[in-house]
Amino acid sequence: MTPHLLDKGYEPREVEKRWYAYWEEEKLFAGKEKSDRKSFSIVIPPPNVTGVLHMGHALNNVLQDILCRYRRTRGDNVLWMPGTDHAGIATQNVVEKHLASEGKDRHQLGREQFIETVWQWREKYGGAIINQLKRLGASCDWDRERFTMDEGLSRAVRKVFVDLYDQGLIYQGNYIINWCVRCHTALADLEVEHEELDGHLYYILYPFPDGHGGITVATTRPETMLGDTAVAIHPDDERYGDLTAHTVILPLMQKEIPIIQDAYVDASFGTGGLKVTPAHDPNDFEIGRRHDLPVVKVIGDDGFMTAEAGRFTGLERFECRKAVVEALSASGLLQKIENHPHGVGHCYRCGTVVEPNLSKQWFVKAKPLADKAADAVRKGRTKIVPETWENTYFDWLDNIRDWCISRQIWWGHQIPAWTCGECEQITVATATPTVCPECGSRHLVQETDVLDTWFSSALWPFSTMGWPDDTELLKTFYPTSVLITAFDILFFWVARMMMMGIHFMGEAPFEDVYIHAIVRDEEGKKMSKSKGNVIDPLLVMDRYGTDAFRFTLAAFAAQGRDVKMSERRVEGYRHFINKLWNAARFSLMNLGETAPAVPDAPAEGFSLPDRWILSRLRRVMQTEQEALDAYRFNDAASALYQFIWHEFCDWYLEAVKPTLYGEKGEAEKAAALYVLWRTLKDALILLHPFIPFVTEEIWHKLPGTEGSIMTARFPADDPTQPTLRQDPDAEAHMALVMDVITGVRNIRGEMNIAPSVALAATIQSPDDKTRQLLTAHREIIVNLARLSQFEITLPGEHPASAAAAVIEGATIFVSLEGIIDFGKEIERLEKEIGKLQKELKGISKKLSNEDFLDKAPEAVIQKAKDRHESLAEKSQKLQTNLDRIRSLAS
RNA sequence: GGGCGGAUAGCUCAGUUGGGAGAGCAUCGGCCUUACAAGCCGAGGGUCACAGGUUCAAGCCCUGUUCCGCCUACCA
Repeated sequence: MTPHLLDKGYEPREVEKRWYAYWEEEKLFAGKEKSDRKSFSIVIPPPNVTGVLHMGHALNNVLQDILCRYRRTRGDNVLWMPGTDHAGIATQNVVEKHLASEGKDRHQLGREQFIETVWQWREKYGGAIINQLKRLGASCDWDRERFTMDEGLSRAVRKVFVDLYDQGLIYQGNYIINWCVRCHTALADLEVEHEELDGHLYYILYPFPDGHGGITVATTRPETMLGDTAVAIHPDDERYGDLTAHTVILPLMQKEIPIIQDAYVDASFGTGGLKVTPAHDPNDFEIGRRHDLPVVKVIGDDGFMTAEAGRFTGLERFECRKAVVEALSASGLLQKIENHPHGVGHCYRCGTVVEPNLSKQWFVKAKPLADKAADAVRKGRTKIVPETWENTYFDWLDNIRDWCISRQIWWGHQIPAWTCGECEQITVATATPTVCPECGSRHLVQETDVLDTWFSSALWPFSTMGWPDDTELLKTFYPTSVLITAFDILFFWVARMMMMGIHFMGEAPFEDVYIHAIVRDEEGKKMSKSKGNVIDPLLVMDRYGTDAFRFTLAAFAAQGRDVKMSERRVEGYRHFINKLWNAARFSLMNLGETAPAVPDAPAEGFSLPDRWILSRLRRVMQTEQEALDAYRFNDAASALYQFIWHEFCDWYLEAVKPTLYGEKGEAEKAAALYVLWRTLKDALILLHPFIPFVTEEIWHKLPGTEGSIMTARFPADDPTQPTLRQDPDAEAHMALVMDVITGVRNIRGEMNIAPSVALAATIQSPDDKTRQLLTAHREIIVNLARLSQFEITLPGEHPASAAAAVIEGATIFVSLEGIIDFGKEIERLEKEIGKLQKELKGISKKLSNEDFLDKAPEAVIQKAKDRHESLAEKSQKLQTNLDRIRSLAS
């Protein structure tokens, strides 16, 4: 083969496509239903079928993929369960918009046809996000892909609904719910996004019937007054102590309504008078119930005023607000308007201002389920990482309110409840009933509402595995090992899966829940235009390659902090990919086509750099293992980065080049080739979870590998390879050698001496061991420091015209005969001494503190003493040299 | 109203039981040293937001303050 086994630069695009197809073809993502191996399972947070991959998805799925791929190398039977979510409201909106562009609406189609249209739409466009996940490299078990609306999951939904209904945990009732007038459906409390807006507080006088005085109420939503059925005051409010009137006249409606007393009223707010609108405010609704008030619904489900709104009937709600204010103003009853910032609820799907509205809906009685869900975490059966999220989780569950699960849309799981046309009996059943069990009538009408999408998502960890059937898959993979998600769906999804999982499976669905950061700008919400940091992950992958993108995300994924994505950062990690590529290219040039044999007596036969890099390799393995086991993705990523670039490339490869070129003999070369091969091979396995494509590509070019890198064992677990161990001696010795080289390079750099100029250096050390070590490895030093001469001696006469550097136990002199710039060297030494002195001062102070000597642990004191001694020695030596240079200069 | 998080180098951020302030990028200087100029070698740069406290010792623990972000809440 030519030496150019790899091209000079890494071209990700073609490589990524090729290997992903290969992995799928070889079924390497498949989890085994039955296996002796340890199970590791993750269910994907199902993206919406309408979704397009954004940064949040990218981060979320890359982290999952890293864990899955890592666990495979550790030998686990891994199942990553993929799928999508039918996203009721969102999807219906998308399809309706599409229909609108053709001049149609869903009512023209009718329910059945509309649903058919949505399925067709999904068929056509719904796969987009799946392909985008594949683009990311996601190693999901695609053959098991599920959809919340598919047959099996629908069956699970029905069973859960029926069971909960039978257990009294689902009920139907008339309550104030959040109503989106645009989506024309009820929303759960969670689905309302509150936004602080600059509103107004309107003070309105409700006159007494006798025309003398009245009660002033304050409201932010004056249009609701049309539906007022009382005015409430606090029973102890002294201002109203001598009230004789029992009613007031509701302005604009000329209706007499009662004055009631209720402790709910906050006497300190406004005038202490509260208008009561039972049909349009949850608190007013409760007050209404207590006082048996009539309920008058003045705002219709379409957002227009109802027939109950008198002369305002037919006005759009905000138009009505204006009209009401004007009318009040004209009648002189509007006493004042104050600016009043307050939170206004918006529909999380379309952004429309939500209307609290009285409506008959289905609810889940959440408390009993929530208690168990909280308990599972309190008892440690499920661990939330980072732990700080546990409080948020508890807070929500402990104060949970019933969950409104019915939606007045068409796309979703239709509620399995039937009302008898004759006796009005409600039948809830998994199988569609044909006759009313009460009266035998065949006139049954199914509830038209569908269920909240999150109702079906809540079942995801077990419904995807075949529940309610007792499947092998469930036995093997439930509960799942970890759920990886962002905190924005902690309540929507995680808490509800916990509730349903415990209730129906008897066991919490996850061992761990890892909450990762959020890429906040991806929705453009908090983004400032000037920053312009909305980034399309697909574009990033196009531009820099998927591996670079993935590595960036992993490096960013520090616990407890938001991710700010920047293309420049991705660019930096593309350089890393390229670095790895080139290191592999270099290695392959030297390795040829066969895997090197393990040298006979490795411990003896290996050179210092060989022993050193193997020790470092063992260490990075350990670091990765610990980091990933604790979900510290960034720690793992940066350890690998550091290892590859700065240890393997910068030091190891440079140090062994002469050996590889045969300058040290065949035995040494053979040993080095083995170590080079082994290190690269193992490093690829370690890197693979993060950067699967480039590692697979190199793996296949590397001799002595078989099949996909996906089937390779984590090196520390691999019984077919000689065991690696840490080698502290090699690390210490190499550190000395590196110090010497860095010392010379420092002088070279500071003195602006070109690398092409070979230098003569002398190193003086009183320590036999040090001199011996340096002698043994002098060629590495000569080579990497670019020396023409290198003497190792006992301390003695300082060479003339030399710059000096001091390291632990030795002084390096670099001869600058003829090229020395005394001024520069004096400056350099002064600077260095200055730094040392500053640090010395701090330590001296500490050491002269009796309290410190008295109370600090012995080890800490000793460390300080050692450090002091070493710094003092260093400083003193440099000072000697400085004095000498000064005398030479003058 | 309640709660959480953040403030560390020019930028983006690490810093896990309190004991010598780190990385990447950017900047500056020197290099085409035959894997990589998407590179190599070297350098500069920080009162760890502010004020107190605990401690022999604080980026880290405690109290308060100021900014920023988020979550949550039925005060009209």
